[in-house]
Amino acid sequence: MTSGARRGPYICGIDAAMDVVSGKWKSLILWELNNYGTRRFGELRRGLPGVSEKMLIQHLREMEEDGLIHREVYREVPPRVEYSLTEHGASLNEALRPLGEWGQRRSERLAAEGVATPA
Amino acid sequence: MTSGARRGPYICGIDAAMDVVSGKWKSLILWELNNYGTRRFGELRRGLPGVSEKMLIQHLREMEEDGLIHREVYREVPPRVEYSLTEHGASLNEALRPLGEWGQRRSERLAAEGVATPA
DNA sequence: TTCAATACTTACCTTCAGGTAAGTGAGGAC
DNA sequence: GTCCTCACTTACCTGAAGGTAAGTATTGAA
Repeated sequence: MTSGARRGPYICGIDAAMDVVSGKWKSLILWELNNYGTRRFGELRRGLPGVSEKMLIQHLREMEEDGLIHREVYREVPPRVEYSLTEHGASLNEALRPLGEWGQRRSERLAAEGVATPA
Repeated sequence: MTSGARRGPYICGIDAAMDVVSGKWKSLILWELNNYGTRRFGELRRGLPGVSEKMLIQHLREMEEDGLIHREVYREVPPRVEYSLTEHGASLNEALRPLGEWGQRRSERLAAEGVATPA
């Protein structure tokens, strides 16, 4: 496995879900693929400002192992690789929506309080 | 702040929510407080097998700063401190439920496939 | 006078997630 | 024959998250 021991014994459902989502860019990759349906490696890289190629690939590989995304390679030169959500990935995205909405409300509350408004 | 720079500029709602939940024990603390309503420090420690006192306090402090939990000190000897969810904490827990259910299904699927069944 | 209980606090150390930067392979454009 | 694009791959490094273990304060009980 690319990262440390995962799929561990889980304490609860949150734990099991977190194992799959934790990683600096994973939820954003999910979001990006959900929005665009299909994205090339380079498109993802440009869509996630600040991500390093190493981490992007590492996360993509783990998510593929976890059955969240599908990787389609077109044997062309220069190479083309397209990523898309699997059914599991799409359902995870659905499950994350309430959390995203909660975070959105929190952001707005913080902004209203003048705390660390995004640049 | 106890941990690094948080409440950062957020890329999206998930990001903002993750900032508050990320931490090895935070979602479990949320879960524990949701189940019991009110818990003492020592009860939480015993309820989260493997947590160190340092991390438990650190997480509790951060969650208090983030408005998720309430800390009530009773000036007795030996001291008594009780933790409980605030309204924000309870709503976060609600927002986490679909994710928990997703993780539960994933756990069951993994178990059915015979992959790393919990000890 | 020493111990126990409780909720921390502090210093130190290990581990690992993530970042940086350079390299690879294949073929078409120039 | 050199350069370009694209999707990686590899080696190395840093910082932060988390663990370990010992110490603190208070007071009643033995």
